[in-house]
Amino acid sequence: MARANLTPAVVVAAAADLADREGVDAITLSALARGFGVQTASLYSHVRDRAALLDGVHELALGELADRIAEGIGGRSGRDALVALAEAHRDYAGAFPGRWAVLLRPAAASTVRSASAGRVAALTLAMLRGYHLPESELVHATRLLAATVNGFLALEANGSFGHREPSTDISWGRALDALDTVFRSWA
Amino acid sequence: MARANLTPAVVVAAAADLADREGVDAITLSALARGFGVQTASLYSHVRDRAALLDGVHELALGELADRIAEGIGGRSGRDALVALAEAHRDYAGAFPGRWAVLLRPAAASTVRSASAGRVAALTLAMLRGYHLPESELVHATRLLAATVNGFLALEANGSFGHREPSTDISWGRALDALDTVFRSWA
DNA sequence: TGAGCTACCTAAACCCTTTAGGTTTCAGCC
DNA sequence: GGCTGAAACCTAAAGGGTTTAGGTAGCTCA
Repeated sequence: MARANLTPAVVVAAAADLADREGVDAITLSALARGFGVQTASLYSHVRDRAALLDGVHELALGELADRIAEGIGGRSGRDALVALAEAHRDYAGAFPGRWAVLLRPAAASTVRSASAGRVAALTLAMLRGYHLPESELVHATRLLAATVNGFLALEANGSFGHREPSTDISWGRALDALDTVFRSWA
Repeated sequence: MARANLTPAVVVAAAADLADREGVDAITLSALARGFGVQTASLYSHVRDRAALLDGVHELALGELADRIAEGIGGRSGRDALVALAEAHRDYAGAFPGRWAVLLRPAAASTVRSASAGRVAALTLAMLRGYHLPESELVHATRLLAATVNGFLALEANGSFGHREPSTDISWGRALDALDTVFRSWA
C-alpha cells in the first residue's frame, strides 16, 4: 500500500480546492480522506481538527489574495490603485468561490496575526495613503473600503442581487466611483 | 405523555432563538428536539429538513427586520431616513446575532419572492427616492447601500475590525456620512 | 362514543468527527 | 545488510447529527 505522503500543506490545499469545487460545507475530513485514498483518522496526524483545517485554508487564501493585490497595484496610485485592489478581490472571489467563502468566516487569532493578513493590511493602507487623508482617518477609510468591497462581493456571491438587469458589473463600477469620490473629498 | 403541540412556526422561532444564543451551527434538529422534549424524528412532521428550517428562520428574520426598518424610517426622509434604515440593520444585527448570521446566507428562491423580502426592498427604495436619483440609478444605489451596510456589519460581527481603537462606532458614522454624500451628489 | 386525523414515537441506516492505540514504511546509521 | 526510531497510516469505537419508514397514542368532532 503506497503512502500518500501527506503534509499539512497538502491537506490544506486539497481542502481549498474541494471548497472551490463543492462549497465550504463540503470540506470534511472524510471527503478529503477519500480523495487521498486514506482513512479519515489518518488526517488527524496532519491537522488538529476540522476548525484548524479551515483556519489553514483561511491563511492560504489570505496569502494568495495578498499576492494578487500586490501584483495588481504594481506601480499604480490613486484611483488606479483603488480599482486594482478592488478588482483583485473580485477576481479572486470569482475564481475561487470556496476559498473566498472561507475568507468571509471569522478568522482565528493566529490568522489575524499572520504575515499574510499583515500584507493585505499593509497593501490596503499603502493604497489609501495615495489619497492623502489625515492619518487618524485611515482606519475609518480602511473599514469603509473593506466593508463595501466585501459586502458587494458577498451579496453578489450569495445571489442577493439576483440575475436582474442591469448587470452587477455596472453597479460594481458605480461603487468604485463612489469610493474614489469619497476618499478624494474626505472631510 | 403531554403533547408539545408544535407547529412549523414554533419550531422556526425556537431555531432562531437557539441561533441567537449559540450560533447558526447550533441549529440542529437534535438540539431543538431536546428543547421541546420530543424525539428528533418528530420534528420532520413540521419541517421538511434542516435546510428548510434555515430558510424559515431567514424569512422570519427578514420580516422582523422589515418591521424595524419601517418603524425607524417613520416620517423621516433624506439623511435621517438613511441613518434610520442603517441603524435598524445594525441594531438588529447586534440584538439578534444568530438571526443576522442566517440572513447573510444565500436565500432560498422562495424567500427572495417572499413578502418580507419585498417589504425590505420597498422600504429601501422609498428611502432612496428621497435623494432624487435618476430612476435608472436606483438599482445601483440600492446595491451600494446594501453592500456597505451588510459588509460593515459582517466585518464587525466576525471580528475583522478587531477591538482596536478608535471604536467602530466612529467608523460606522463615517460610512453613513459617505453614503449620504454619495447619494446627494450622485453623478 | 368511536373514527379518523395528527402529533409523536421507535427503529434503523448513513455520514461525519474525534480519540486511542496498534502497525507499517522508510531514512539513515552502525 | 540489518537495526532503529519517527512518521505515516490503520483499525476500532464512541458520540452526534440527519433523514426515512412505519407504528401508536391523543384530540376533535360527528
